[in-house]
Amino acid sequence: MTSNRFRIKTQALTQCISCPVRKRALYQKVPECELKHIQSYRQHQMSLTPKTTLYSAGSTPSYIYTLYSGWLALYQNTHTGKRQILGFALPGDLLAFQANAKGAIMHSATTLTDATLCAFPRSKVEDMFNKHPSLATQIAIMESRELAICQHHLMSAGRKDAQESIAFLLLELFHRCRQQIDTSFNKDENSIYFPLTQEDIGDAVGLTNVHVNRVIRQFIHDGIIECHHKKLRILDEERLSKMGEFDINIISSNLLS
Amino acid sequence: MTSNRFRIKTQALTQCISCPVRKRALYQKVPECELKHIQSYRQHQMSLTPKTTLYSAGSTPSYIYTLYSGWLALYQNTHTGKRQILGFALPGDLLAFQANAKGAIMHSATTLTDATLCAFPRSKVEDMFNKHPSLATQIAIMESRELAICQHHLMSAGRKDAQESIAFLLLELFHRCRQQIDTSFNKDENSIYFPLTQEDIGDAVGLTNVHVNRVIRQFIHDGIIECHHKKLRILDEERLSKMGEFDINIISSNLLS
DNA sequence: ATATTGGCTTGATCTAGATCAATGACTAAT
DNA sequence: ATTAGTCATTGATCTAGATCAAGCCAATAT
Repeated sequence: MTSNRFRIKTQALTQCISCPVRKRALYQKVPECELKHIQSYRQHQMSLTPKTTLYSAGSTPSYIYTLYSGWLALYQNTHTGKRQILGFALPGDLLAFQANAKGAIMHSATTLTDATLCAFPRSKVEDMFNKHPSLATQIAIMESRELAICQHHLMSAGRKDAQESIAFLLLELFHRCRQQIDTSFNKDENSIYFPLTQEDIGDAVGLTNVHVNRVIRQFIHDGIIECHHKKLRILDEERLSKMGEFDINIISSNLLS
Repeated sequence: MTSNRFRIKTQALTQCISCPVRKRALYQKVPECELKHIQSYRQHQMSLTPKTTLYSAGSTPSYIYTLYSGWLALYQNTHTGKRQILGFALPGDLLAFQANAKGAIMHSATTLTDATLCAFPRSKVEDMFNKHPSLATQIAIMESRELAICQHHLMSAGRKDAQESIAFLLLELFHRCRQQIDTSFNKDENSIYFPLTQEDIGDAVGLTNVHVNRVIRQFIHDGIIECHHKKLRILDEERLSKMGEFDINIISSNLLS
């Protein structure tokens, strides 16, 4: 088991006010004048290398995290050792909020790339909510978006065939990257940086790496996508969307009004 | 398509203060002295008969609902007409909160039994949150519990076999009923009122009614459960829990502290 | 430059669960 | 009581995707 150690940066902390992912994150509704206060809750930032476990199922994490850069996979294992990926975290996403009545988290999180995160002590979350009420609303909205995406994956795993499930997943990730501000999205060639292995894809949609390969090969052969060296390029989005029954509105957060 | 009409009660509204499901619902943290105010937001209560559609995927519902009594199924259909049940709503649960950026809801909700609900106008939700900040936090917690359950179903559909998936679902519903206050749970015989058809079970875990039947038959033959006339009785919870890898903590809400 | 490793690719075979087809059992309506 | 509709049950057959097995390719380590 490759379990790398974290590196915790104690210096050169980024400033929330100039944070590029802020507008996609929990703090998006917090007025700029209050950001310094939010920032005071932040305990540290950390840098992780690929294949590092941020937290494990069953643990009671002491922090919640905002992902600043990189990709993580959230997953669970069966007792028989099979892995189900429950979702992917991209910059701006919140990690380790969900916990059960005992404070334990039910899934594990591991990095797929280099990643940096901001950590906030769980013990102060309630206080943060009280001082900045918009945070609670924002978490409700973010969790509800997560839920919608998870429901679509459930749909995939339960009732769609391999082609449909994979098409949906590729489009979900493609469009979530496209929404990023930084960005690894290349508009000219309609491509994104795409660090998943075919096994990761299989674990996300409930297939084997072997079968994922056959489907991807077919997509490439049919001129729907290109896929080399951690780059995914969508050539025929029309066809892929139809196949995956993908609706771009799934990706965007809900509104209350 | 059996699409019954709602009946909207205009009289004999129940009082929040004496509501039996309040302690499981959104309002659980609202101080009793503020309940009258919450109640003033409630637009009406409604009674539905079985197989009534409360709202459909793609619609933009004008209300959020708290379920007062009965069961609903939340589901989505593929373009090929297959149905995936995304979850079940039991008394105290919140309905129709989730919506995408366009205000549209991505799933449908239908009653499995007679049901009564309280309706709150969506347009006033933001105002409610501002006046009663604990509501936002509570929604975040409730959505995050929903998410955890959905993730377990994803696990079932993606990586578990038929026995394991069905075992998990039966235990989830059994224990959620057990938590109810009213209750349809019968402690003496370890049984609950269970209105699902075998087809519903299949649509929830991603199997056909035929295969669900074979598994259930086997469970009964092995003395693990009994199942007649909308009553489910758990005879060997030990074995069922092990088979479904069921952890009771999944069912209970998270805590912040 | 060579060896090792992790991921990709492809073929051959197997199987859990789907599909198809009937028959039974219970419930509600006439 | 009779009919019609919904749901449960069981057998026979089929298939999407799993499993098993090998070879390939590119990137890193020696």
